[in-house]
Amino acid sequence: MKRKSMKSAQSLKRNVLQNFADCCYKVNVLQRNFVMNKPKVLMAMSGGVDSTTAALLLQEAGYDIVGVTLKMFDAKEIGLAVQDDSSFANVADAAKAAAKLGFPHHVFDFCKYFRADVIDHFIAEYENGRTPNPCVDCNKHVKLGQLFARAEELGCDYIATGHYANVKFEEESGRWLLLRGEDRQKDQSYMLYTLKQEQLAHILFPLGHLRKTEIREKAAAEGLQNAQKPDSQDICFVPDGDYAQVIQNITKRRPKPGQFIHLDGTVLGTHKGQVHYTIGQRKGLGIAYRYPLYVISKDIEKNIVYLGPQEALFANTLIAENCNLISVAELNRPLRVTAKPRYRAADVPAVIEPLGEGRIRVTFDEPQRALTPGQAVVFYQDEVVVGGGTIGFVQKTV
RNA sequence: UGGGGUGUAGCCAAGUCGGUAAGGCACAGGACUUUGACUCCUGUAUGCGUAGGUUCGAGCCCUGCCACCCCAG
Repeated sequence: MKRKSMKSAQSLKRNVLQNFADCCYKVNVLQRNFVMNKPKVLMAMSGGVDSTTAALLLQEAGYDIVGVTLKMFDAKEIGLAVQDDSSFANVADAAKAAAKLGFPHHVFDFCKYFRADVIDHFIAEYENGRTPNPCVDCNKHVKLGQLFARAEELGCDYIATGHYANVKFEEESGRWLLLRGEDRQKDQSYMLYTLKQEQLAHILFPLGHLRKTEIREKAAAEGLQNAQKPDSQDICFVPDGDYAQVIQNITKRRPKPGQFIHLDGTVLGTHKGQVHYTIGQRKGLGIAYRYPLYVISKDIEKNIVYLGPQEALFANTLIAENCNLISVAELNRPLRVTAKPRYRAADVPAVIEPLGEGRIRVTFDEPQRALTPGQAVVFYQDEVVVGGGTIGFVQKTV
């Protein structure tokens, strides 16, 4: 966007010189956008501390800001108990902050996209026995994907979000890099591995170099009302954590009970429907045994959930699908990286090798616990995100 | 109705020479957390099948009864 608009801006400038009268209006636009050198940013604002402070920081840095809050879903449509006041409150918070800081604020209705690319996919994955990460999908398709489209329409040079991550252009490779946020505790680069080069060139993460505590202090110092709002958590469209219920509300299908079977073949009991369980899960099985039981695997055809001891959860190889590479244009040979097989897990040493068609084999040095199809696996080299993909298959070669 | 065994929280289970009820699982609550999980912390038997007895004191000793299991019939 930036490059494109720069180019068009320059040609416009030439036109202006050649035919001043015809282009009078455009000159004004150009002056506002470029001559005065005040880049325009579309700032995604959830109403929380992070994005509000991010907006503040951008403003201080001299950007021309347009704030936007995204409406992702209608609580009623997806059958949530009507406690949906929070989303209105969030919009109000964001609008209030924008007013206080003195820039325009809009609300974009992205429900349509969110439903198709996040919720429906979420349901389909669970019904296939996999465990999706809706936040990754949301970032890819909606929060960033659709936002980029709108930014272009609004003539914005950049979009910005409150993610804890950093972007940097690397001269040698000529590539835009995605880096971890400096606050390792809050780092969200994992959620952003789907970003493309042209997107990275036009996205700003004002919080990438800050720590959470600094952000709260900054917000408090500026008198922002949401300085103390708690961090968000849970799936946004499943506020009470009962995702299985939400799936049922939307599909109108009741989960089918089936058998819990121990790896040794013993039938242990009846499960509530396989969508209730994910690999590595311990809680909620309701089976008293000599030792803790975990979900080891699921057989969707037979509707069986296999249980066993913790040790049975370890595996060292997986196949990632729909991979996106960031720091390298392509993968031609095995590459040593650290790989993060789930959000909030430490990245651990592994080797990745190309399998073609967007697939990558990941072999961990040490067996990993509960690698789960549907989850994202992201590759790093120190602070740099190499790329990532969705876990498709897990091979237990331990 | 001959012999043997067992009966401790929802489940499994420790409990030594009688001294004032381990632990695990499950469950609940909390912490952590822009996914699902994992993990961590806290909590849960005035009571040990039941009725008596012996003891300063009994889950542990004695007696009766009840229930279940096994072997003989």
